[in-house]
Amino acid sequence: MKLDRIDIRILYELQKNGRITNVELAELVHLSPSPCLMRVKKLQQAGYITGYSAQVALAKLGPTITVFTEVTLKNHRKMDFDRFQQAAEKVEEIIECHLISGGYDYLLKFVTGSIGDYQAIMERLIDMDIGIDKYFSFVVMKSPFIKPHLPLKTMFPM
Amino acid sequence: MKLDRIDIRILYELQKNGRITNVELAELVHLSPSPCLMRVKKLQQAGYITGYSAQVALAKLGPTITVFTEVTLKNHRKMDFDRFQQAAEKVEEIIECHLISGGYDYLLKFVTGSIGDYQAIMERLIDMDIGIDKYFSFVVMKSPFIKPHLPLKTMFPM
DNA sequence: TCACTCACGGCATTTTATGCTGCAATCTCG
DNA sequence: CGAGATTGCAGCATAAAATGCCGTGAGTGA
Repeated sequence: MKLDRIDIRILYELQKNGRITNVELAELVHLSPSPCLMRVKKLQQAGYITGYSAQVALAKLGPTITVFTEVTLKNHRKMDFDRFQQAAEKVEEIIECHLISGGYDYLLKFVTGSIGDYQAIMERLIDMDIGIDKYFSFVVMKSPFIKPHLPLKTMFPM
Repeated sequence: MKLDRIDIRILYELQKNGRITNVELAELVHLSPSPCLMRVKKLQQAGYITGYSAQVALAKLGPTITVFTEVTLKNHRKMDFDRFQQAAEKVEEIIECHLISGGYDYLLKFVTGSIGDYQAIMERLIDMDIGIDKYFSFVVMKSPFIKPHLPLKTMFPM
């Protein structure tokens, strides 16, 4: 499946507003509702759209802390990576897991209720003996901005 | 405005599926459609829900690189932070900006088409003279998982 | 030029959203 | 304790949207 400009525009608009009605979306991309809906369905089926989600202002619900953690593993066999990833994925508070640089380190993104919660989770991970050698924490004081959308506009022709 | 368990459940479900129909959502939270819709509207109006977006599999559209960059500023007056943030926000490829640790450093998240694009953007930022002292790049080789939802489940009673 | 394919627009039907009305539970203040 | 007020609910009716079907026109290759 190959995407044309209209598909890219659809992706762009759906990133900005995932709950736009098909009728409105069709107007924005200059199509009538039917073919527009057909394209959206195809984009979903082909995996270009993996889901939709509401952006929740977590901070309004109560105190929250975001922490980025750089983790180094003791060993670097495939088994070691797999074990660590599986353990990390099960932790609800770890919302992102990235393998960085030369492939020996992970960068994790945590969201927890407090620094105490974060420490408790990290201690639990250490005790679980999933191959963590050492880690370094970047505690987020403030997030001036977090854009909910990816730079489709600059990366692809529209 | 105070939220009860049902509101939290609504937020949770809308995070998992932002395009769920009101009828289905109502069933999941054990309400009839009317009061359910009323609550969603209130959550939006009160700012607990800041928007909806489609998750786009950017990697399927073409090659992409994600980079986390730690940036240190030369000076640390309010003016210096403001200038940097305003410049960073205008760069489409910078999708997150976090102020970390003691308040002197930023952690940025970039998404670009290639390492070359990333370098070009960084060089442009340096040349713009917005107070960047030095920076360190964490290039993402692979992202084992990125969860689209926040840990509402563990942080709040449901 | 003609047959074929593909994508579109328009229309009809089904599904969903949305506003209204009345009822039940809870709260409050005598 | 008890009566009125408040809050939040379900059910219903109407408006809006999604969805499937069909005919049409542009582009392609023989």
